[in-house]
Amino acid sequence: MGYAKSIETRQKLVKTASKLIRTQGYAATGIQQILQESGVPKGSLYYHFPAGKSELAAEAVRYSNQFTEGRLKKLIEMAGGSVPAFQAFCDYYIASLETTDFQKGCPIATITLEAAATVDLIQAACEDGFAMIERVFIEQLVSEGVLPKEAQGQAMMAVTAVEGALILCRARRNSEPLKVVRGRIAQDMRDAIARGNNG
Amino acid sequence: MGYAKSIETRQKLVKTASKLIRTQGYAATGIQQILQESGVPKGSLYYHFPAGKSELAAEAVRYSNQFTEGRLKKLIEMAGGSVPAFQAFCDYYIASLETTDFQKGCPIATITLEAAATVDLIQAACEDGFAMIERVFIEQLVSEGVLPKEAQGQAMMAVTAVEGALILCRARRNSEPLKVVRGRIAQDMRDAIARGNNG
DNA sequence: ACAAATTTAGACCGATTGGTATAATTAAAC
DNA sequence: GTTTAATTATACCAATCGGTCTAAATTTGT
Repeated sequence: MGYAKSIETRQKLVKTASKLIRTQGYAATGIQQILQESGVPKGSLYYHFPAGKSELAAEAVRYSNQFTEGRLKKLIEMAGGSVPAFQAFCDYYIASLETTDFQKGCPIATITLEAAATVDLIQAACEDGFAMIERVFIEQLVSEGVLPKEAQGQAMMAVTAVEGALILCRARRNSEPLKVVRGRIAQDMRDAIARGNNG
Repeated sequence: MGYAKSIETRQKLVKTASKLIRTQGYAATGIQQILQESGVPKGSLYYHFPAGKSELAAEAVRYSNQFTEGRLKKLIEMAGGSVPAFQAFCDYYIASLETTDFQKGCPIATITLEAAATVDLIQAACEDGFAMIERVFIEQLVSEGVLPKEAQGQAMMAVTAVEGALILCRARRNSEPLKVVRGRIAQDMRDAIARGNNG
């Protein structure tokens, strides 16, 4: 049944795939590269993921989503509000870009654009990932007095702006777009919170 | 020297590559597919683009940028203002997504994420593309009374929000994110224009 | 300890990848 | 009209692609 080493092997595959897909994309990341970098033999991959690359990639996206969710929730807890949490969220990506020569952007944006149209399993995982970030911000904004409908719009703007900024940053190889978004969306959030607690 | 058919062949390659890269991405689009779909033989490709796939792709991005620039400027001229032009810009993408089962998003976002890190020629072309859209909006906003610095921020927000929304739309397979962005950014622009002509 | 199930190891596969080389063809220059 | 350069057309290449298969190794259940 369960088998200690098996879980480790599986995890190693998922982590490696996630890392490579984040920087290179789905199509450019070969099975062989994943195996070589993880040290796992081919047989194990197709045992754990019978459907092959696409199944592993979908799992990699889900893994990445869990990771992001944990980090984001911790950020909110530590920062104590949606505004500083959003800023910290941006700061994380800014650091992530600047320390990797603008290679590590959004963990799932690339694969979304590459494979969401053709592989349903991947599309669903990507959709969930974005929805999760939105949901976390919505809940926090509502808890700070913003009306649910307004919180929804605000959270969606936050996600779209960050995702777009991550593209621009990689295109320009500098982090200014993310810094602009950081400032502007934070101000929008402040306004929304103020409105929610006055009107 | 110049050679009528040669230019045609070259153009056919660029157009086909542009179309395929837009929906499938760079890595997933094979040389063979481009040749098959365009009806151009392999020898011609490597004559016109000695550096091969990457050179053709960079040219495809530039071609797409020109196309976008033309459309955007026409939109501004017809709509007669940055706000309705921005809305029309969003509407174009909404229609583009909805009529292609959410496959046709931003023409250059995917290749930016895939290849901007590794192929300098492609990176430069992508950077120029985004900068062009920003520039067009900045100029129009300034002409409507917005201070240059504010116009810059506004234009960058517009581009990031649209780009991010295009990702979310493809992930969700619906166009709501783009509709939300359309409404919110338009309002921001109205405010900025009003501020610019009062304060 | 033994048997059964799970997991690994890696050889092997056809198909496709991007790219090269060269010969035939075509147009331009004189 | 002949020479010269530009362009096209394919045959060909090694390397890699994702995936299959089977035997060995390993762990679990009894």
